[in-house]
Amino acid sequence: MTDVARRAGVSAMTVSRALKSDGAVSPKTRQRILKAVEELGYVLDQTAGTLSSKRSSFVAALIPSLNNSNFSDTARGMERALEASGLQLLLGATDYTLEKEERLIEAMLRRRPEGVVVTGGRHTPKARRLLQSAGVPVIETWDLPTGPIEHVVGFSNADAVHALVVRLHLRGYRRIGFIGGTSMRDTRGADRRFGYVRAVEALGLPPGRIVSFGQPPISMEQGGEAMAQMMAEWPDVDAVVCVSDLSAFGALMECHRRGWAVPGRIAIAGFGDFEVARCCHPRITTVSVEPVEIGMAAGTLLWRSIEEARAGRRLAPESRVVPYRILERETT
Amino acid sequence: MTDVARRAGVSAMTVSRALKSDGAVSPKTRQRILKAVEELGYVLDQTAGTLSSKRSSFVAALIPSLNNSNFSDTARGMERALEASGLQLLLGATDYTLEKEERLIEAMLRRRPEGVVVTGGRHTPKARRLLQSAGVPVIETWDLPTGPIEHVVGFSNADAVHALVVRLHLRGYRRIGFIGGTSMRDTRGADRRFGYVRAVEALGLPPGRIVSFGQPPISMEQGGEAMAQMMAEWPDVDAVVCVSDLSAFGALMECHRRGWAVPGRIAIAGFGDFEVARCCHPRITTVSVEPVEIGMAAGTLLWRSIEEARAGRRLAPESRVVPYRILERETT
DNA sequence: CTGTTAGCGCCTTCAC
DNA sequence: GTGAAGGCGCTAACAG
Repeated sequence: MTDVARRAGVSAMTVSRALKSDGAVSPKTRQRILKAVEELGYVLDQTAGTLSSKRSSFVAALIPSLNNSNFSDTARGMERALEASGLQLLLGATDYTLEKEERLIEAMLRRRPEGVVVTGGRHTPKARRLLQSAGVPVIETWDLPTGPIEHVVGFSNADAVHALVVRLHLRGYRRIGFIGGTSMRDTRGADRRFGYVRAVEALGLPPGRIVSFGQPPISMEQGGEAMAQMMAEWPDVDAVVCVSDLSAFGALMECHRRGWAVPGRIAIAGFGDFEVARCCHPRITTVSVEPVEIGMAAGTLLWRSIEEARAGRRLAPESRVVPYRILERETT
Repeated sequence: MTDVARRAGVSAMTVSRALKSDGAVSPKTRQRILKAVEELGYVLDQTAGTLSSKRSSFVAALIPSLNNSNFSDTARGMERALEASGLQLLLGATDYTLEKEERLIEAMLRRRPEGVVVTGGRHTPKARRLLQSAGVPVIETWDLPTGPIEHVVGFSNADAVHALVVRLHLRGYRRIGFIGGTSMRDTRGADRRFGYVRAVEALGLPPGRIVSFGQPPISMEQGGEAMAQMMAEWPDVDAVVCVSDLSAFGALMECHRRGWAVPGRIAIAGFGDFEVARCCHPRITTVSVEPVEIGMAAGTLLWRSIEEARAGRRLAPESRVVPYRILERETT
């Protein structure tokens, strides 16, 4: 920066001002400075700027998986909401484990983000502590935790699946099964299963028709294998709710292969309104949760919180419930 | 850090050493320091560390889209290769545009990454200049650029599709079409189309059966619409090559809906070996390119380069060609 | 509108 | 194995 300043015949401070959009520098001086920047191929060192100004101008967002359109859409929504703020979004993928989430939270906090967005309302004790004492706004998404850390943008996965099962019941299905992942590490998956169990109980339907298959995220292939297992164990099942559209699609394809008519012989429903469920044949009944909206709401809320924090104030914790919708399509 | 030092009865410098795994500190002292860190909830400020040590311990990776298993697998491969190095991977999504890539490159460089991985071999002039003068190792992936910036890990998209068309020709197909995106912004898509055009010419097949549909990345739905258009314009087409498995899947589903037998009436091939192509019915013929391998190779190469750079040396530019494989399945 | 001064929090370097 | 001094490159705060 000193080199640029010398070349432009000003002080380093003026260069610094010229490089911020809001810096009060005369147009002529700025012109000269930008020319010098160009000629020298100078790139501002934001590390030093962060240290000096105590503004890192980035926020951290942790999602379970990059390659899941639900979560990558949420990331895109956040990015869109933060576009005008000058805040860069740094993404991390937790691979659906709380341990990796904890490690990522600590790694992110070492870089002093101005805000953090996490997926889900369950965290390791240490992760919770880190987030609470980080001194920056925190948003939990894709869930409605009973004891939130601070802000929340989400919905109840259990309620959503409950509503789906009730709808299937309304359509005449009586022996409804559930296909999900093995472990409880995927807390959203666990909540969805819980919603299924609760609904089956409430409706007085035969319980226990649950196939757990593989570590989350359960793949298309695993959905297919789980479907085969479901039919082998409970041949009377007339509808299956899958933990996500991906496993639902796998289940549907397995039915095609085995000649089980869908929805004639068995109905299938998924979760998440993934493109594959909208595009396949027959189209899969699912629960739509508007991931981009979740991201935009989270991004907007975070930006407001950060502005308050920069002004030395603190935004009161907010909880924003986003709607889900049941999309009945051709598989039920 | 001073607070921690005071509490542990040592100097800040000793705390700094205790917090690096390789720091030469007596076990007892380290114990005391870690205890103080725990009690105070102290989190190291890596920003200051970066400024002081001139090591940011992160690398930037730019991929066209998060929600594309090819690229997110590459990111996972890089992450795996970098795991032991202590380098954090910061991801950015370019949305398949060179303009956003340029902006992201500059934003990343302001944070002083120790290395950069980009997708593809085409960049804006400014992006090229920035990368060349950044003074850190650069790797281009998923392509074999004729004038690489430095290192390369990739394959020729044109050659791969060429080989696919030749294989279809070998199987007896003679009126082969191509479905891809509209613009030339997706350079890998453009290369694939070029490979198709070259192959059709070389084999003396009827040319011009190309449907361009939508901005890249072309979706499943768009693949379906493109297929309908293809059949309307060239009803004699006996095989279609799609720019990716996603559009191929959409095309396949459209055929199901319209009652066109696959592969009886028309054969379909995709690109990328996505899960949906492996799992659907019938399974889609495709080109497999091992995205995780690309990522691991890029990560390993980057790590080696960074070690050299840290030692004040420079690794000679390397080009690593990764193989592709044609997987013939049920749609051809 | 521009310049000067004094750090930001850590790590390098050197001394003991 | 531990400590003291100094500086990384920038920006806040104040002065003019």
